[in-house]
Amino acid sequence: MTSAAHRFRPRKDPVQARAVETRDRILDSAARVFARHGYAAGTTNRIAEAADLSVGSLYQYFPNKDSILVELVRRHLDTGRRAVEERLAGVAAATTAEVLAAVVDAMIAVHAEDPALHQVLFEESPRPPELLAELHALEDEVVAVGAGVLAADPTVDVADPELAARLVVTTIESLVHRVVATRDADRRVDLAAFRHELLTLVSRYLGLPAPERTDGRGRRDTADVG
Amino acid sequence: MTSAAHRFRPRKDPVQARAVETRDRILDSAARVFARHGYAAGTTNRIAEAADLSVGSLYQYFPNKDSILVELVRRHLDTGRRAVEERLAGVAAATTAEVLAAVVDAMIAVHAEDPALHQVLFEESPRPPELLAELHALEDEVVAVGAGVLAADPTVDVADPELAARLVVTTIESLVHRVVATRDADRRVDLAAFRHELLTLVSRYLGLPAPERTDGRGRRDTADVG
Amino acid sequence: MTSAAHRFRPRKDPVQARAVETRDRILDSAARVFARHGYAAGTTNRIAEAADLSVGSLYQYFPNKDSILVELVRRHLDTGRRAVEERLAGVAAATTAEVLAAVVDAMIAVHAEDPALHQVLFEESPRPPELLAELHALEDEVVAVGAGVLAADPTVDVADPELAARLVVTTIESLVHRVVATRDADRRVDLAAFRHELLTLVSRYLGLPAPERTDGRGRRDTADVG
Amino acid sequence: MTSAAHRFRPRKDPVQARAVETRDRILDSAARVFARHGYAAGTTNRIAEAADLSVGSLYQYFPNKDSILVELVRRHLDTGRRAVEERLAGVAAATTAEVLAAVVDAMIAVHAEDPALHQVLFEESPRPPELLAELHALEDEVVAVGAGVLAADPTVDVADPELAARLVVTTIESLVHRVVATRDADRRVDLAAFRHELLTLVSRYLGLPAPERTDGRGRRDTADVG
DNA sequence: CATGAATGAGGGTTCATTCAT
DNA sequence: AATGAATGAACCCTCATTCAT
Repeated sequence: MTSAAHRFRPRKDPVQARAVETRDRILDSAARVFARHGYAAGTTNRIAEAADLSVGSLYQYFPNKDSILVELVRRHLDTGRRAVEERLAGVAAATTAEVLAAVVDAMIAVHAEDPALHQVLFEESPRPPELLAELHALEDEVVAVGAGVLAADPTVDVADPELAARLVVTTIESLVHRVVATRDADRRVDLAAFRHELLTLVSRYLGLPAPERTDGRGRRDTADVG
Repeated sequence: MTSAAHRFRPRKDPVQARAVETRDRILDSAARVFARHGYAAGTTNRIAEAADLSVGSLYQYFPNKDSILVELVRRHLDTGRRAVEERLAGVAAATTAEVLAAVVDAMIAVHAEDPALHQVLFEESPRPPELLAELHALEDEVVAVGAGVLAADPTVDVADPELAARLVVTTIESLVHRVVATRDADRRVDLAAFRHELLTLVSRYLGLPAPERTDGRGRRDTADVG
Repeated sequence: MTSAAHRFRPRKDPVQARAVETRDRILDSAARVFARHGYAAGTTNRIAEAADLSVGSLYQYFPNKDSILVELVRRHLDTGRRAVEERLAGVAAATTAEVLAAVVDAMIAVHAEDPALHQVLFEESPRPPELLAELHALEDEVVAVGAGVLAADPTVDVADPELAARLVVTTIESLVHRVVATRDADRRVDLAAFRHELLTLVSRYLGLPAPERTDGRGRRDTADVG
Repeated sequence: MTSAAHRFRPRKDPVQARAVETRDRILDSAARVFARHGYAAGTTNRIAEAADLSVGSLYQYFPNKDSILVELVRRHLDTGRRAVEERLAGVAAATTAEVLAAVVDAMIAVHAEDPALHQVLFEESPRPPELLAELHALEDEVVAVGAGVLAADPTVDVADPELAARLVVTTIESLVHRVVATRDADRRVDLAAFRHELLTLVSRYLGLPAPERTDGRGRRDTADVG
């Protein structure tokens, strides 16, 4: 794999609606194929077939197999970003707890939709340097925002807001990937319970009160005493 | 890939010291090659070459490429288990905090040694069903032990010890993999700081006091007030 | 070798003339390569090269090496069947002698064309169960027809028409293979003489008069007396 | 495969009894292995293992795999020759019928013992030129003897004793191979019946009376009328 | 632009044969 | 002599990518 910078730019600027639609169809098919077969066994021919297209045409929209993967990841990232923004859109000045809940909910929602695909995307695919750079940039961006939130919140109890933010972000991402975005059905857990525990985990880490359960179940002491 | 049970058993029971040494050399080389090239590009010829051996010889010790991976994972698991046991060996009746510290330290130590390899092992390799079963069995075992520890400790504040144990185990494993066992050097962080934050994370989740820092740096409030 | 039923089916149904032509070219090349090198040494790369094609293309038409062999045998069988039918087509009610002559002539004609190939096909190739079943079915079919002919002919002198038919069929097939379909040029004999002797052999076995020679040479007694 | 004449001569002249015994053990094992696995899959390692020997030792007795096959064929030929001689030993002046019976019985006996092996030996193995030459020489020798027998017998009715002898020899050999020396159990027939029909076939071909059945079953007309 | 047949480097694996011990 | 680990050429087959139509 060469790392020439242009390698992952789509081959054409699809101004025409038809071309856009075809690109999308290819990406959707690739998502299905990767989810079912994994990256290595998700051949370009299979993807083209799933998109009801010839391989030749596929290569008119994407210069190589990797570029399809990259585009899929970008979409995933965009979707995640939008999911968070949507959840925070209504709130004027979000509290730390609200931000946490929004992020966790968004992450779970985004990954619950196609767990197998996200496992392929983030665990078993070769990630070209360009993509990694994008990934890191996004993470840094999120961490920076998060650090700001933490620093501005006096009820948060952390020594180093930047480090804490990074750990919170990483924790959420890792656990969601690990628990939600997995191919093995028997490792998935009840999402409501997982959401609650994950929020509890990061809240308590930050010195914030744990979220209340919506289903009436609680902790030993809080349930009994509080 | 067939799932015949014998598919991953080493081809010969190496009783002679020379054979044992060769097997180890192959595994070490495979570790290096996989770490550098990933699983798919880590060809058996490359592995053999790295082991200063012919492919033919390699296949006298392992029936196929997968079996090398499986053996590598088994070794990793054993190493991890031993690492935990060692750290707990001296302590008569370990507290929850001591157990957590032992597990976290062991996990970090084990993964810090060859981060790239562990990423390959756990993120980008095809895991045959047999191996997954082993992995899950080990995790369940650890979770069961952990749940016992939590249930026996009255200072621990959790609603469901089993669920909490599972989340703690998963958190430690995920974050260590994510932060320590990664190919990208620039995503690795200061291990001492990471250790402290990870312990803080799980301790606070369980309602336990956060561990003290050994380097004099502390949290805002504890440093100032406590 | 698995015995999955689809293993030997050609990969695509070649409707387009070009594809049909390519398939045929592959089969012809395979025939040549097998005939020259034998089955084991007749590699797919060699076949592809002989067909002026890449291996990859070859594998677009046949799923594996065995399937090429199987198809070659099927063609041979079809050719043989047609060769017999052609020779019997003109005759309204064929006598036993006419049937025998038709079968012998057809068999000799079919095998004389590419003796080396037929030796490979029937003597030194691994024959998958599916193929054997086809072979036996065809033989049984032929034997059944033959038994009918024998039973209906009062001049035929056999105790068990079925057994006799089977022996006649086997004899013709074996001797033709042995004498005609052989790689060793120096073991081949004059075909006209062979034809005459083979017909004499089976005719006399059935209690029928031996065929007359067309070249004036005859047996001791018939030449002198008859 | 080179065709240097010495390629198939055993590597040592085994004057010592131990060495002779080892050679025999190797050949016996090779026979078993070839019979079970075929020639291609009958690896030298498997043969050595079956002989309870190391590969290295095997190669002290045979210069290569082919030479094992060749020796196996030679033994088979010797066995066949001896089998015929034994059956003719008691008879002072054998009639043609007696010779035929002796040959047929010997051939059937020799091949009935290990059908699968003989199929491998004569149908699916690469036969080096040297071996073919030996085979042909033996056949010629047998044909010559047979032609002498036929020529000397006034009751035999053939135009060309040499040609007739060759066809008789070939017929017996082919049919015995085809019917007796085959791996497919379901193609084997009742040997007594086969013997009778084969003798009938060649006897009638030669103008001799068919042999009498020992089991009381006979032909339609001869049984009823004659 | 679309098609899909064609390409061919490269992968995992086998096995006849050698050679250090 | 015997051993069996080691060798490596060669096999079958896959799949990302190209290009003639």
